[in-house]
Amino acid sequence: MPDYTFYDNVYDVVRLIPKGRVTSYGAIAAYLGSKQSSRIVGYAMMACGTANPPVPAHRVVNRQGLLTGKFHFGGDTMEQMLANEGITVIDNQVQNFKALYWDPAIELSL
DNA sequence: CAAGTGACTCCGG
DNA sequence: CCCGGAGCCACTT
Repeated sequence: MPDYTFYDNVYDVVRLIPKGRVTSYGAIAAYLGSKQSSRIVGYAMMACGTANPPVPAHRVVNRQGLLTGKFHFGGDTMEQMLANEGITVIDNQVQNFKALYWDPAIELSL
């Protein structure tokens, strides 16, 4: 029963994130039309474990490229997953974040 | 029905 | 430059 909510919309966008790229909560929220709902995006990520198929929440970071929710993954799982995609993470900070940044409002708008 | 929570973000001191 | 507080929306209890 597809009772589509903000969560489902967020999951859909996150799943569209290309491998080896990252985006921010605010960018997703802005793409959905409510950049002020950035918190809701993060909230959705927390519940992403209930989504099917699971969303690559490890590709979603905060505005600074900092892995704020890496603890929710369980230890450094988030870093390992990002590293597996070729993304370098140091001290919870995505290196070259600006270049790896993937903005749905732009990439999906093309 | 009302209150609480949160993986964010911005603004001020 | 670094630290703290308030605002915001959707979902849960």
